[in-house]
Amino acid sequence: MSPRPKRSARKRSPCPVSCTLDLLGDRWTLLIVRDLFAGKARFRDLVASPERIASNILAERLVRLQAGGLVEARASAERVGSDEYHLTPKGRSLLPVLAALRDWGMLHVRGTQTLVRVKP
Amino acid sequence: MSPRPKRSARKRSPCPVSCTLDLLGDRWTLLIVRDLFAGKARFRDLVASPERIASNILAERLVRLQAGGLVEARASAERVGSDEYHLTPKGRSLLPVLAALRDWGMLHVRGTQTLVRVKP
DNA sequence: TGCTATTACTTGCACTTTGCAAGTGAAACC
DNA sequence: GGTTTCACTTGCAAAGTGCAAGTAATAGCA
Repeated sequence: MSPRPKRSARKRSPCPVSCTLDLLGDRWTLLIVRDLFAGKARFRDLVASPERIASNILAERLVRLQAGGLVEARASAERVGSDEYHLTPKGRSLLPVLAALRDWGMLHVRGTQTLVRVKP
Repeated sequence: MSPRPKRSARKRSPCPVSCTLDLLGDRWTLLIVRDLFAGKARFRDLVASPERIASNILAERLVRLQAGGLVEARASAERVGSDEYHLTPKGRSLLPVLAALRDWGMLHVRGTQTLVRVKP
């Protein structure tokens, strides 16, 4: 008997805004994407971001992002058993979303400053 | 003894993306903003959206959006004791964010379709 | 005037997600 | 051989969410 899917995995409506929010609408996912854009690739670098994401949440979000095809994990060349995370083209196509959020924040929230820069 | 502020009210870092997500990074707030862009103004219209927001969550988010200066409530002309909610200029400046989310969803999520249109 | 309907919320409670601290197991360094 | 680093996992309390039901204030009608 197939269990009813978790709320967080349910599609609430066919609206594209709503669907995108189903995937990215939380306080952490887009920050991880931001860091991947900035060139971070290893778990420890992502954990070290100034927002102090908890390691369990980071691990869970990386799984979700991989399941959604936004991120892929490659075995690290430096270290056995360790992965490197990279954005897929689908993940990189989130750049306009991130840019819009950044621009709005710079205009409307006092005391913000852009510290990271997108790596090509 | 000032109590430590709630997690949701804490600023996690000076990053503009992070700050914007502190305000809008949940599964409902931007859907409400979307509906206000579409011209909905009354509580009952907002509750009636296809994503089926619970009335307690809608009420709480409207308070938050007003506190953040994104939305203002005006007494309804039609009905005493009833407010109409409208985006402020600051709220309307979220249009690029919403557009970016919509565009991403239309490109990358199957079965989405734009049902609402922004009212001038 | 009394009765019912609608609207805009609020309340209560179960359930889910999040945040923090601590723990674990495997490699790497010394 | 022992310590460190790394990448997670586990346990638990706190916060957030979803649903149903309740309430107070009009509004419409007889």
